[in-house]
Amino acid sequence: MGKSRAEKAENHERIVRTAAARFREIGVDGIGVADLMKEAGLTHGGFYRHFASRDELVGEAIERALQDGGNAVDAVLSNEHASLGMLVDAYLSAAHRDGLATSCAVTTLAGDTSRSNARARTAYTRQVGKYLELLVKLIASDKRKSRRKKAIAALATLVGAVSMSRAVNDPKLSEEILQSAADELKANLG
Amino acid sequence: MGKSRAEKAENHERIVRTAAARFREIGVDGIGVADLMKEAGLTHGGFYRHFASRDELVGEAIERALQDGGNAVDAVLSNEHASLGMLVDAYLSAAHRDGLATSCAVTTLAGDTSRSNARARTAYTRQVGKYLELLVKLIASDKRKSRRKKAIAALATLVGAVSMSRAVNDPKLSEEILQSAADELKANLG
DNA sequence: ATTATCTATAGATCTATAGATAATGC
DNA sequence: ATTATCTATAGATCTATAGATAATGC
Repeated sequence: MGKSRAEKAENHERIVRTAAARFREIGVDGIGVADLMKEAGLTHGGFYRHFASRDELVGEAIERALQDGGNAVDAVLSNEHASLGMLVDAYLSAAHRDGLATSCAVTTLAGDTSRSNARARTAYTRQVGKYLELLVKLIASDKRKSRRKKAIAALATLVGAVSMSRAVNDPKLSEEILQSAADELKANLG
Repeated sequence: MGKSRAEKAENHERIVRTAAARFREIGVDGIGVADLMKEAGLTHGGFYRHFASRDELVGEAIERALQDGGNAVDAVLSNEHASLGMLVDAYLSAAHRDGLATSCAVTTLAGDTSRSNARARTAYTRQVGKYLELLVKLIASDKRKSRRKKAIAALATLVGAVSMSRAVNDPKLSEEILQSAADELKANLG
């Protein structure tokens, strides 16, 4: 069943996309090569013509997951009416908390990335930089150095609030975490 | 090799302690039953006289890891001179970032807990409550409702900053994240 | 008699490879 | 001729269990 190079590229892309989604949903260790290939519509034997090892896929998939966030940042940047409030409300929404497969990997894959390879960690570092750039632009403040500090603290608040809102099993507390973090960020930086 | 009930309790405790440390270091999926038992000085066959399943250990170990944080909170509460600044500096220190085995599980095990069982998630919820109680006491502000919101945002900032500082592979950025988050928290809530 | 632990192993699953097959691309 | 994928499997590892052993505790 030989396939063209274009098809190989499509298959490679589909494997990476599948992994980027599933790793965010169930963790990097939550699914094996065979099941990932099955979900991508392939058999697991073909995997090693695409990747030298499972770890190589992990690096590519984490990079891809982080790129989703990068695209979201670019979308905000190209939006004339973009505001900090909009960003904060979207990030701290129940939809983002619950939509793991497409969620921001800076939050969702923080732990897995810490234990992962250089490619994953470099992509993570770059994405944090992108978020900080965006926040510096959206934050209303006097000095640029001050805006950078505020941007870092704001990003940390976003990441921490979503992390905790997912781990607690009290729905009211989960909502309160998202809501309170959003209110504070908007009050302090609006 | 029969052992007394006291010894069994000690062994049980040692297994849970080992798991609570290793799970924080390398993730809940990072080590198997056999290696955990070996680290605890036992053979893996004995495991199932202590736990009905691996998942049961996961619940107990996450609970124990979170208790370490609870003890830290109690220590701060019983300290006359305790201040928000001390707490913030300790949480956002390089020592805490790098000391995974004994680190705060609200940050370190957030992702694993989200995907874990009810016991783990309930313990997580309780520990978040403990932190919020402590922060409400330490935060200088007028209204109590306002303090609760600020406490939630502050805890989110602590958790998010440590998460990101561990995942990035740029040491300067890692330091900057911890330092900026600490500065902002102390400036806004001191 | 009960039980805590040990040795040994069953059965499932996981990463990775070997060899066959069928299409692409020179 | 090259190569993308498939079937099949090797070898390692993981959870869980069975049965033996040796001490505790009634």
